Amino acid sequence: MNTLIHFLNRYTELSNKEIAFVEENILVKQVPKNHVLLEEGQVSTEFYFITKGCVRLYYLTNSEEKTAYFYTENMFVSSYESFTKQVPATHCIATLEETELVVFNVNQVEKFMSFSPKFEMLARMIMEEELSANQYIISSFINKNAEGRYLDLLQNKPELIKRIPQHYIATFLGVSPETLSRIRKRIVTN
Amino acid sequence: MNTLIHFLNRYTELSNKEIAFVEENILVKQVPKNHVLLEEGQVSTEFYFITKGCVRLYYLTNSEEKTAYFYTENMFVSSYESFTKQVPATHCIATLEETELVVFNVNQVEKFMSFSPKFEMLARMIMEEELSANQYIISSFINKNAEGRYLDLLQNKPELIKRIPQHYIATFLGVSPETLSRIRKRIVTN
DNA sequence: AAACCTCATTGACAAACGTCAAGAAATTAG
DNA sequence: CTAATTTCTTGACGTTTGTCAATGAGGTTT
Repeated sequence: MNTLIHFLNRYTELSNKEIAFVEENILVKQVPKNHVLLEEGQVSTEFYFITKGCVRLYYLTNSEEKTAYFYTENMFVSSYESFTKQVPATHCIATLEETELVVFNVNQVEKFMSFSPKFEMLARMIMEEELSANQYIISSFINKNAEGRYLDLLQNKPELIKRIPQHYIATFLGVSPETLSRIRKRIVTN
Repeated sequence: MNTLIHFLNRYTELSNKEIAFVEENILVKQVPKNHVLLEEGQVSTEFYFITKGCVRLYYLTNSEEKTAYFYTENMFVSSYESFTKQVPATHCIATLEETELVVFNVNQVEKFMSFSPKFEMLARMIMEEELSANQYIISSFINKNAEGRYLDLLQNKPELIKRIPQHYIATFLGVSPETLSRIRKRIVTN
C-alpha cells in the first residue's frame, strides 16, 4: 500500500486528503501462485498495481498460452481495453508467484476522477507510459528475432530471467522451449 | 482540409471559431511519391493528417527497411514519441504515393491546447485510438504468423493489398518478398 | 517498337525452427 | 532423505524460411 503511494508520488505529489482517499477506495489482495485474475472473454472489473510478486498476461491460441508481457513489483497490470471500454477481454492474466495486489474497481474510477484532477493526470500519465512501452514492444518484434529479444531481456530485465520459468519466457519470445534452450547455449558458448 | 474538419467532427463537433482556428494554424502540403517526411535520428517537428495518398512508417535495421505500418486517407501519422518528447526518432516516415497532408507544427500544439479544451480532448482521443491500434498490432504479432497476418490484411484492409507494392507488404509481415509470394500461392490453391 | 525499370514468381539449396522423444537437472512434497 | 514432479537440455528428423539466381510480367521512357 505504501508502495503504491510512494510510486504515485514520483509522478505528482499527493496531499494527505488524496492519500486518504486512495486508502479508502482500494483493496489489497493476496493471491496464490498460478491464480487466474482475468479470463479471456470476461469483462474486466479490476485494475491492479503489484506490490509484491509477479503476473503474466497471455493469449490462448490453439490451446497454447502465448505470453504478451510479464509484470512485477511497482507496475500496473490490466486488460486496458476491457477495463476502460467494458468489453470482453481477449487475453488472460494470471499470477506466476504468490502476489500482493492493490485493486482498483471499475466502479470507483469515476469517483477518483472527480475527487481530484491529479488522479486524472495520473491516469493519463500511466496511459502514456503504456503507449511508449507498447511502441517499444512493437519495434522489438519488428527489428529483432527471438535471440535478439532474449539478449534484450538479459540486458534490461535480467531479474525476470532469474525469476520466471524458462518455458514461459519462451512463449514470450515466440519460440518453443527447446529453441530457447538452444539460443541460450549459443549465447554462452560465443 | 475539409476532410480533416469532417473527420474531427466525428469525435466532437467544432464551433466555427474552432474551425477557423484550425484553418489558420495548419499547413496543407503536397508531397511527391517516395518522399521522406521524417528520417531516423531526426527530431520530429510535424504531425500529419493524410487527406490523400499513402505513407509508410519503417525502421532501418541492418540496411533493411522494415515497415511498421501503412497509413492512408483520414489517418494521423507521426513519430509519436519523437514529436511529443522532442527526442530523435527511431524510424523513418516516407510516402508511397503522391500525398496530400495537413501539417501540424510542434510549436503550435500549445496554442491549440490553450485555445479550446476540445482540442485537448481530441488529442487524448487520438492517443487512445493509437493505443488500441498498438495493442491490436502486438496481439497479431503474438498470435499470428506471416500467413495469418496476411489473411488479416486481406479481410480488414483489402485496399492496402491492391494499392501497395507487394514487397513493402512483405517487410510489414516480416518475411521476404519470395515467401509472401509463396504464401499467396498457398492461399489461392486452398 | 525497343530498351529499360520495377515488381512478382519460381526453383534449388542451406540454415533455422518445431516437434517428438528421451534423459538430466532442479525443485517440491512427503 | 527420498520420491515425485516440474523444468531444462539434447538428439533426430521433417517443415518452413531466407538467400541466390533466373525468368516472367507490366508499365514507362526514349
